[in-house]
Amino acid sequence: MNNIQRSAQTRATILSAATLRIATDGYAFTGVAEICEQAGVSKGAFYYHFESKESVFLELIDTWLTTLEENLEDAVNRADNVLVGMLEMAGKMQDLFISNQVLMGLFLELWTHANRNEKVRSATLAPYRRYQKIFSRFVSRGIEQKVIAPVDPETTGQLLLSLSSGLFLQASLNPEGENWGKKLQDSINILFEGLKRRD
Amino acid sequence: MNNIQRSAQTRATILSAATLRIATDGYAFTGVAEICEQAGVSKGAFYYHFESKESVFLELIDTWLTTLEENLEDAVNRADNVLVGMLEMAGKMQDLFISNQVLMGLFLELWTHANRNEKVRSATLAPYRRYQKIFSRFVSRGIEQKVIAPVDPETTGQLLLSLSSGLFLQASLNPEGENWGKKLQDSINILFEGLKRRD
Amino acid sequence: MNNIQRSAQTRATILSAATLRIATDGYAFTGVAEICEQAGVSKGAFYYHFESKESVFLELIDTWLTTLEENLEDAVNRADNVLVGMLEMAGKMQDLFISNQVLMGLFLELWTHANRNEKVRSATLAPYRRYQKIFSRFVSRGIEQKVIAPVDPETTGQLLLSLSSGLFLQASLNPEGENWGKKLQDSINILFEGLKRRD
Amino acid sequence: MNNIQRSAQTRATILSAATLRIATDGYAFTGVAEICEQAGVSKGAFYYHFESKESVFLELIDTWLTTLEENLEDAVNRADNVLVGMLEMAGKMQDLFISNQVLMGLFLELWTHANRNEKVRSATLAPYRRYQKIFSRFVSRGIEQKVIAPVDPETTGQLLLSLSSGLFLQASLNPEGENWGKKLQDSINILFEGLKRRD
DNA sequence: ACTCCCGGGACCCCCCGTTAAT
DNA sequence: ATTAACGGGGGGTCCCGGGAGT
Repeated sequence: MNNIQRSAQTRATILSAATLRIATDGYAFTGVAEICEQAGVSKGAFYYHFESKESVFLELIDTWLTTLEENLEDAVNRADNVLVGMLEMAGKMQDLFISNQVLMGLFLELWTHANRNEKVRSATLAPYRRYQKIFSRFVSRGIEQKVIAPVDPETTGQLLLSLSSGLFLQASLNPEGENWGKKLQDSINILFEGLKRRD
Repeated sequence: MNNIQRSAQTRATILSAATLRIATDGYAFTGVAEICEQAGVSKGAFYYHFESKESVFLELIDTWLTTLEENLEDAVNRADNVLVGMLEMAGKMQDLFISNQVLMGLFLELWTHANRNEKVRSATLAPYRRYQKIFSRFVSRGIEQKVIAPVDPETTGQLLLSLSSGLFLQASLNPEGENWGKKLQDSINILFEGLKRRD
Repeated sequence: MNNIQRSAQTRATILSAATLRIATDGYAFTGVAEICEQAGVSKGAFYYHFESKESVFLELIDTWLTTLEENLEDAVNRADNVLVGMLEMAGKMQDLFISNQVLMGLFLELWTHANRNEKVRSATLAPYRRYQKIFSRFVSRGIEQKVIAPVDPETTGQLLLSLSSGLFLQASLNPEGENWGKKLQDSINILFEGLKRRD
Repeated sequence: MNNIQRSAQTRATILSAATLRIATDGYAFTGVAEICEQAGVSKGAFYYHFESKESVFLELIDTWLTTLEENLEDAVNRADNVLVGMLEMAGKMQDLFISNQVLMGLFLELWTHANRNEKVRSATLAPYRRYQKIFSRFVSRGIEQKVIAPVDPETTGQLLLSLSSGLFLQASLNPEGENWGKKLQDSINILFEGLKRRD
């Protein structure tokens, strides 16, 4: 019993150490030895709990992708007003990512490897589609409530997802240079109002 | 063939082989030997023309970032109407990236390493700021011509850049699944009209 | 076998293999792979036990320099008569080196690298000074016992050390050509004739 | 004609550059490229004048061994008094080596490789035997002139050669620490006290 | 459940020597 | 006689993973 707890503890330690190291140095430049050192365990322990470095990465992906999904769902469900809801989601993301340089690095790594590794790609694509669905449903709700113009919810959901991803990308390039949370909210406001001049 | 021509030819061959291999497999998983094999030259030739694997990557970054900038500038300069110009830029990007899986991979790699390597970061940040400036100037022009509402050009430029980057990111995840060029244009249209309902 | 014993065994095997290979082929021409092959272990084992090829060399130096020192001390301490003691020391050296072509090669390597590598130099200089002190103390004792003329012990100690080193050098050039042990003793006899006190 | 001179000039430049680099960094750690850089010529020129790195080394050995021999012969021939002659030879050596750190390094390299490379060994052994002969003849002359006790000239010649070599070895270990020229002369004086005939 | 040792296989970089072109 | 460009082959180091021993 005690043993079981200890085991779970070790597993969790390795996982969180891997998150930190991979996010910081990248999957390829992170050695198993470094993860172990960070976790304070031996390589034997690592390979007792996990099959390979890749399997740890896959599990990391799964965990964080799910976490993100839960956060998004939560923000959507709690929002009455659509615009306010969007801004709230922006805040959530800001909390999750931009203020957390580590997660940022992890998602960068994720994107990169999704482009090359079939396993990573499929583990990433599905959640991404769900994210888009969340956004899309949110947009649909806005249309029903006559707050949002009758745009295509699918496309608009994608637009929102892309906008978020893109801002994160730039935030990761220049993490301390600017207030990215505010930028995201400003962008949403502009998007909501539209660019076209109406006098 | 002249010696100097031959040299330039070899150099270019290596560079383009490196683009392909690094974009396909990633910087870390691409060996110098593979680049050489792809280029059909020996390691001796490689290290005669370049200092290290990293220096090749850095040069690749520089080259492609500049190419992108030229394309953007070109599209902006040729456009009379702002909306049409935007859609044209979207088309340019579509041509450059989405139809070219290789460049996509290279930029992914670029973003990933910019987050960790100071040299890559600084080589990336400067062009990125210039891209934003291009977008911003374009928006300003639209405002002057009374086509675009009086939004903040800076923020809007960033919005456009982020939107583009984000769409590319998703396109890279699912390259063949959907028509990303059209998605980008649809997004721009939505952005232009705004989400707010106006009856 | 116990794990800890096995480890020590492997370490010692590598060390002795390195002694043989480096002494035979020289530090620079000895590959880690060759040392490993000689030792019958893998490179993984090598780099588990040692930091680098250099660190092995440094440890070798330390070991053998200490061994030599112990032999010299021993010979000095056991000698009553000074001349006999000297001849005995010569015998010790003969046993250690001249009959052992391997050690000879190692010391050659040592001298060569001491001249270029600061770490090797400092690891070599200190023991050498101690060797000289051993000789000097021995000479002093001879002077006290009125067996040796009142020469400067320091200089004479150095003379003895140089003479030994020089003979080894020549012995290494022509290892089988001549009886170098006898040559050393003859030299000491000649030298001693001048040191002997005559009233 | 002019061309011939130019060729000889280049050859000499390479040779002297090789002396410097090999003496400084060691044969194995000196690349052909470095020699060429030091000489200010291209690798093509190097391989036009020499067959290989080894052949340059061999030629270097020959040159310097001969130079040393000439110096020794000269000192011996010019000396009337044996003790004075010895001290003069010591001075010559001091001039040649100890004050010239570069040559020192070259001879160290020579000794090391003579122990492993048959070609180097044979190129070294012959001159060495001649050095010993020079010393021996000098001793014989001293015995004839009744200045030196009737020792065995051969052994004594060797003793002198060894003593010199050994002192050089130590001088190379600690080049600036002490006045090695004086040490050599002191040593000879001590040694001589024993050789001097006393009636 | 976890540690210590170790096997084997790249990977980046360097380096000697050659060849095509003056 | 001299150079620039290149071929080909290791060399030291690291790293993933496995297996013997608690």
